[in-house]
Amino acid sequence: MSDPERATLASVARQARVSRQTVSNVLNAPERVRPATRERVLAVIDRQDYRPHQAARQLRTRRSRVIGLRIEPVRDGVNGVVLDRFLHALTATAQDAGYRIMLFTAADDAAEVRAYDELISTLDTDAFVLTSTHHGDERTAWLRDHRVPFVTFGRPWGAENQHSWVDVDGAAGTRAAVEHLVALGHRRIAFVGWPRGSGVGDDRWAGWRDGLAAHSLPARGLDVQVLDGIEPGRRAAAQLLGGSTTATTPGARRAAGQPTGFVCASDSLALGVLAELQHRGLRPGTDAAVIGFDDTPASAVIGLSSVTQPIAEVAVACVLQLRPLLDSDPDSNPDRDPTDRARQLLLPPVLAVRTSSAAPPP
Amino acid sequence: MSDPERATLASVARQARVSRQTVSNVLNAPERVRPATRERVLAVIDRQDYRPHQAARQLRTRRSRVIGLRIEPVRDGVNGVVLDRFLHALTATAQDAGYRIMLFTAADDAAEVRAYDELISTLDTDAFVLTSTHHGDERTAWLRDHRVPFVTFGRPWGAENQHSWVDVDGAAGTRAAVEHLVALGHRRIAFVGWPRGSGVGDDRWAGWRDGLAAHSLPARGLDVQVLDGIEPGRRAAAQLLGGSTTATTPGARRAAGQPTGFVCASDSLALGVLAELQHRGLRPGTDAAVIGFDDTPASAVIGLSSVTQPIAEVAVACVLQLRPLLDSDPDSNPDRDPTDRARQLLLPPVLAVRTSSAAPPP
DNA sequence: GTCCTAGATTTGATCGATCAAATTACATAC
DNA sequence: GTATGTAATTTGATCGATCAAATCTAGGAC
Repeated sequence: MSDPERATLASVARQARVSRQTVSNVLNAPERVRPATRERVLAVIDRQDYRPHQAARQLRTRRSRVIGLRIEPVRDGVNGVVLDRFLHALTATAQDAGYRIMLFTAADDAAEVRAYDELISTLDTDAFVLTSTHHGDERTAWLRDHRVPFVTFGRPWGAENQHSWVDVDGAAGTRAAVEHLVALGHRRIAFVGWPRGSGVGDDRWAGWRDGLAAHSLPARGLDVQVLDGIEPGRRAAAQLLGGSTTATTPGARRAAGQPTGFVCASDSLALGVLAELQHRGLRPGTDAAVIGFDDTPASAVIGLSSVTQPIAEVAVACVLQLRPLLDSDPDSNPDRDPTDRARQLLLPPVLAVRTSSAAPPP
Repeated sequence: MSDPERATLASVARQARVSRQTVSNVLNAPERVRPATRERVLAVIDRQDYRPHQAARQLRTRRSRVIGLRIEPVRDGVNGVVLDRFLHALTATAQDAGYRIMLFTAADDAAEVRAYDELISTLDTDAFVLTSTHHGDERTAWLRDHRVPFVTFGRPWGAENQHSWVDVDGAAGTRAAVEHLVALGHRRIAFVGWPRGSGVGDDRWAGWRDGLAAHSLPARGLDVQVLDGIEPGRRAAAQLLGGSTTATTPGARRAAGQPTGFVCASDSLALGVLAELQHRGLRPGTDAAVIGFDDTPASAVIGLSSVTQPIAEVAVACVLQLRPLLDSDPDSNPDRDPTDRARQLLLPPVLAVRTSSAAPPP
């Protein structure tokens, strides 16, 4: 790490027989420099292996080329990997665009806002990517008020075009799941979801409802609301399948109005449903079809069909959405309404069909 | 983001009627400042909500208080979550120590070394955390040669005390697994592992071997080597259980010398073993016990016992190991042999017992 | 009262880039 | 040949901190 003599703008300028500013221009505004000079300077830059020092640049420009991202504790191990893949794709995309991802943690939203303030004033962090937005999010309000570029992975359920966001069309996902089951021959298709009120949950529920409606299939009594998790999913399945835990004939089950297909709001719930089926001696994929949501690794492992979020595409889109916000000079152009530059993008998920939804209903 | 007048050392100094340097000392070397002055300055700092500008500091000190971490693409979804938890713990610990985690990606080791060079010269990155080390790792050699502080999660299989590292004692984990099975009454305990040559794999294998030896149990013919993955694990189990795929009586299986316990080098392999058991009509946990390694979410989901790596502790230890390297001034103290400050730490894993290894052998 | 020393504080230079404004070079027009 | 305007390049100031050295203060020894 001991540099005998580190290459700087000045050292390059000296050897190339031009001024510092010209070297700077070669890198930041090449069109201003005559081609011949440019070549000469570039050659010296190469020879000296010169790399601009970010801190010096930042001191002047107040830009760090850093994007902040809060990493949350892994609550539910099952859903954790989505973040993992997202992080990698985001880092790669940002890197290609000349930005880096810096992580931070915060105990709650208020702490996160304090972290923004800190990161902006001490590190000149250029932008933020938020991952789990919710109703009346104080974070987005703060960022908007302070004119900080940001994009959210997830819609701001409510005020849709207040800021840039990227999201996955959950309704399209559950609807595709229904379509797939209908195509297989299923007629009684249940939905195991979360309590009303969460934007994400309601969205996925709506896709199921619309899917059934499109085929004039019944929805009544086929809709259970539970908290996320494997055990809740199991109880939901138990409720849908009725009291008797002993396996009966397909005919009897059909007569009792039991569902043959289960569309779930998460893989955790779907895993619970699978457990309950197994507990009753019903074979997933044969006696009943189950489809989860998020395509977590566990689902691939046990052959659970699942709605796959295009995580890498989301990450790419996030960086893309940030570009116009980052490029615009915040000072020279007052830009009264930051909403102007806000972009929204809704990506369709893809259904990964596995053994848990391979066969027609019994 | 438009600051009417941002607080700086100078603005604080002015209002506190002291010089810039004194304000700087209050923050960086409080003992040099008389208590009365210190109080006065701190009050002004508070009133102006002053926060030191990192870029300015960095320009002078050449220290960024940033730790770099390469994030690799998620190859195997099953093992991905370990990284996820590690990242969070690392970010939190580093943050408490006044450091931030910056992510980057690289296609291969050579590219990673190039990234180091870039990150050091442009961002003054203070240290790196490496996650998957291997035999003759060019990255650690480069970092050592360039006197860059770093710590690895994983032993440098071979030259053990060349640099700081933190690792989990895999042998202790598989040994604990064996002990657990022996305590349940198992006598024929197989090991499903990877081909010889990988440090991690051999280590886990050794724990199994030693565990059996401690109880004078046979190991012969109970050791299969396959690549990682569910399907290879399944084939390994098939091999260990013999040709016949039809379920036989416990007595017949015992007579045939079939194992009743399976210790695996990864959860993926364990999942394969589970699949093969199920395929043969054998109930995991009842007809045979299975134990995986890494405690990925999938294992909790399906009740697979698994050796749990204390990821959060590893992260805390990584930051702890870096401290002495970071605190030492690289220039003033030539520190001929960086090995001096290297610390090693081997953490014991914990066995998470679940239904797949709950019962005594049939 | 003077001298000395350690402690407290200040001064001026510096890190390496960009900005804004000034200067020079060069082609075209008259 | 001079004027004129644009393109190319240079100059000096500046961002906000720390470093190294200088200066000031206060207390004790003699």
